[in-house]
Amino acid sequence: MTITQLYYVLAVAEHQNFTKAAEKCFVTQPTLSMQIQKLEDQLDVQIFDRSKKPIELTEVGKKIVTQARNIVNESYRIQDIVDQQKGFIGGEFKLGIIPTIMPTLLPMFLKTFIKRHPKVKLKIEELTTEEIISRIKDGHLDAAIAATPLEDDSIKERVLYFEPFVCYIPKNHKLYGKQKIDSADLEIDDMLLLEDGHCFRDGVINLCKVFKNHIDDKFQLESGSIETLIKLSNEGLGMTLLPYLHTLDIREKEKDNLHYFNEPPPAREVSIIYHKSELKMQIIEALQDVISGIIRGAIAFQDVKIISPVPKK
Amino acid sequence: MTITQLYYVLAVAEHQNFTKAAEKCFVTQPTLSMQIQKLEDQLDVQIFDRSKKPIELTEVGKKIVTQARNIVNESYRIQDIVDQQKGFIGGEFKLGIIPTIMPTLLPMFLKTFIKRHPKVKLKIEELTTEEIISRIKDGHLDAAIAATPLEDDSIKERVLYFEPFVCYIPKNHKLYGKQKIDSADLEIDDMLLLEDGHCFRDGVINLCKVFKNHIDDKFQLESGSIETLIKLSNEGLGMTLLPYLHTLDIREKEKDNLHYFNEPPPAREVSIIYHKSELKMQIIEALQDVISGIIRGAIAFQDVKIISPVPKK
DNA sequence: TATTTTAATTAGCATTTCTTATGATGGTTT
DNA sequence: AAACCATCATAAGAAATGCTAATTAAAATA
Repeated sequence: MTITQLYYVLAVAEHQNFTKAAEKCFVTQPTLSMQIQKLEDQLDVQIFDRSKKPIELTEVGKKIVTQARNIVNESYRIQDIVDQQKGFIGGEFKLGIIPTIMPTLLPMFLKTFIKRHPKVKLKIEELTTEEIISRIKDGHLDAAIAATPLEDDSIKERVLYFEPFVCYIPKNHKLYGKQKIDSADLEIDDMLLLEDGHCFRDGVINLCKVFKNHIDDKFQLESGSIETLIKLSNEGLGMTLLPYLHTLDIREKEKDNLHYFNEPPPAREVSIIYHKSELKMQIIEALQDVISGIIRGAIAFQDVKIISPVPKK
Repeated sequence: MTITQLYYVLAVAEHQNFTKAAEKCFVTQPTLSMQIQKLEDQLDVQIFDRSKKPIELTEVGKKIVTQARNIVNESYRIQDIVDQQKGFIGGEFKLGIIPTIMPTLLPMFLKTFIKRHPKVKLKIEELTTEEIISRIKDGHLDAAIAATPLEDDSIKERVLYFEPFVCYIPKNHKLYGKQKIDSADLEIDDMLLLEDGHCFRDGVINLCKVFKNHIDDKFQLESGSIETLIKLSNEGLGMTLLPYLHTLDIREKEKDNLHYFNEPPPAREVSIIYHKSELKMQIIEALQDVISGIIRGAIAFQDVKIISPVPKK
């Protein structure tokens, strides 16, 4: 049994197809066929059920794949140990970011980061929290930036900053006259929300829920981007909430529409999250350092009230 | 990087000698030299400091060895998964047993076990608890039978039975007249003890300690075997305590010297212990089944008072 | 039935791993 | 200090392993 064989098994299990898996492994299809057969012979057990189309894992196969993933990941850690020892920060690093953080945070830290750590090949992807969690677990992401806490046992979190919510209230809205908004003033029914799947949506719902026991699930207007929310709001379709960083690059004439909360403002906790196995921890720490450093200058709130980003049951 | 290379690194790290390690791996010494060099080249780091005699691990080397042990052990688990799936119970199994359990328990279950599981190649070794713990941790033992609880995070325990202590009191002893002994009657100073390193000794000391706050560390007579303890006691050198199973094959004329404790009698907890990684769990469970089944007929005590086998501080 | 998709097989080449033989180094003995 | 021993590295060839290209086989699709 070799690590390579286990790696091939993982590839076939993932793509359910020898040919595609072979491409991903940069070898030909017969190589995979032969190596996997060899492993199956050695263990004297079928890992794949080749009678099914597309190919399927057998029952033992599933267990073997889980263990193989373990072994392959642990083997990567040896290079990790060496890098750590040498203080080397480099290599490919796959980072996920949720949509409501991506456009504001990424431009703030990216330049600084690649300047400070030129050997790191960052591959950044915009993903929902749900996608992020599953990809961190299966090793397709090294880390991600998301709203926390997630309360997932296999994922660790390091808080980067707290980002307060800010009200965006159009002129015709009944709350427009109020200088400082209180959480109790919020009414979920005339709040513009992001579409389902965004954790910022869930955060806003949680914030309102605190003061209302039930909510009508009849939101008429939902959007995929915060930019659109602002425009819809300008059209007089309701108020909305914005993450603080989004308010920094808002147009001058719209700034009047920003209304801040009474202290302590509700806020989301933004963290860098990663698998509990702590692979590539040097790079994660490097990211944390850069982002925390940059944010210190941008957000200066003392006390906040953290709103959970996950739907309550 | 291959599992074989990691295995070679482990062998050299253990034996601190390429030649000896090569023998254990059933390859020649140049094979080890080359493969380990290759790995070192690939990682671009020295794992061994070859200038030292005997050879030593570098700082990174130590970390790599720890991780390599992980990976190699986890790779064994794949065969384990297959065996488990097939219900196959076989292969080499290294079992440690502490000296005060070995002579009485082993004859009781060995025949039954090898009859029921003929494909298991049992390798049994008599070892102290301390040796057992370190060998389970480094993978040289698959499991062991010892007195518990040990309170060691990386070792799991499954209780096999509780074995009461029985007093062995020679005719001239002041307690000889008493039919039922109470723990409070015991005096550490005229108790014959096993020599240092036996956990049964520590158990007896703990039992006495409960009723005396300090003990004089001036035991005159100490022996390496329970058989000898009995003989010394017969010579009038003091009383002693025996584990219950040892009293079953005592000579007829010496049976009068056995005095039982008031209920609940002090007892030691005997468990099968194994690494938390649960490798070869089928065989461990098979052992547990056989031993528990056999013991059910031999020990029938309701309530006991468990005495810790580890020295108190 | 013909076509397409996909995995297995075969044969040959390239690479890797291993062994035997030998060299180098450092410490120990006489 | 010379000879010796222990121990690891190196070199060269043999065995094995892993890979590719070309082909076959089998099943799904049209």
